[in-house]
Amino acid sequence: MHDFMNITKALSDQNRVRVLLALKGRELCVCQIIELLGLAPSTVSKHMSILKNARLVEWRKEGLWMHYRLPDKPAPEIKTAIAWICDSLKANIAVKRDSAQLKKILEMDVEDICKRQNGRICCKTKGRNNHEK
Amino acid sequence: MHDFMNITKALSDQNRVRVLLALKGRELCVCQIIELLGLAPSTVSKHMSILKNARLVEWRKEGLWMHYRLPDKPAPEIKTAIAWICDSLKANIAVKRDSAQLKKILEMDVEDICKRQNGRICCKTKGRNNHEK
DNA sequence: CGTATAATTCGTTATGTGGCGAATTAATGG
DNA sequence: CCATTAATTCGCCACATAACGAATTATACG
Repeated sequence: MHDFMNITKALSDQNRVRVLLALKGRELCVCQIIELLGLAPSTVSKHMSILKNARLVEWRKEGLWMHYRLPDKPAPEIKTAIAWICDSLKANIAVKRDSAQLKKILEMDVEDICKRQNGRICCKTKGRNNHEK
Repeated sequence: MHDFMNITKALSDQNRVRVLLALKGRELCVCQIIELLGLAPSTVSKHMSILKNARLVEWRKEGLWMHYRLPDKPAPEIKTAIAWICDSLKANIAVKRDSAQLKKILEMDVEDICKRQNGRICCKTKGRNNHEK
């Protein structure tokens, strides 16, 4: 029961569901997920660890980059869960917006995304300049 | 997206999942659910309202009793969700314990259950002892 | 080595959620 | 009407969770 509740709790957050949908059919680097969600890197990292813990995603480290993907050989309850999400939300307008944005993100150079995020452009911290020394 | 998240949030609590499993194939009165979960009536009522809100259960009022059941004609995402839960947890030991307890509850007279609960036997409140006799 | 950088972990804060008992509502039966 | 009773709503508390920035870790490269 505990393992199953780990899955349902992981699915109870909208941003985590968005991540799973974005991972459908492709692998994504953390910085791409950050870009898509518009959240702080630390927040996204936490979300990914919850998805990992529920075994809803697998991961692969390549140099400095961490890539996440849907499980290659998911357990039945995982497979069903992912199919359920995709099917239930395939017509959703917000999900379509994410798809469109993801398309743009995939066209960008990953290094550029990281650079932009490093310059604090990632989140909604619009005008703020940086730390005075 | 909001409607779907209502479903996933409803499923993210273990007690609500237990209720859905208990409702498989039968209708239950609130007092029977209270008896099964061993929670305060107000808590169970809140859980049921969350399940109602997510359209994971339907209800029927009969006199003083409120009966809950799984939807007769569930929307696809509801149907899939319920099937997913049942399938994923059918072998679970805690779920089997619930099944066994539910069998006993169904053999009892509903009025007796209410009477017992009225006498504060249901939860772990101050006076008398609870169902774990 | 040290620096740069992608990601994670840590510490904090605000909000959400599950739990209870008390009060209230709704229905039945004097 | 009033009393009884099943269920819900309300008010409150404890704890979980999502968010952030700062600090840390891990890896690549001078």
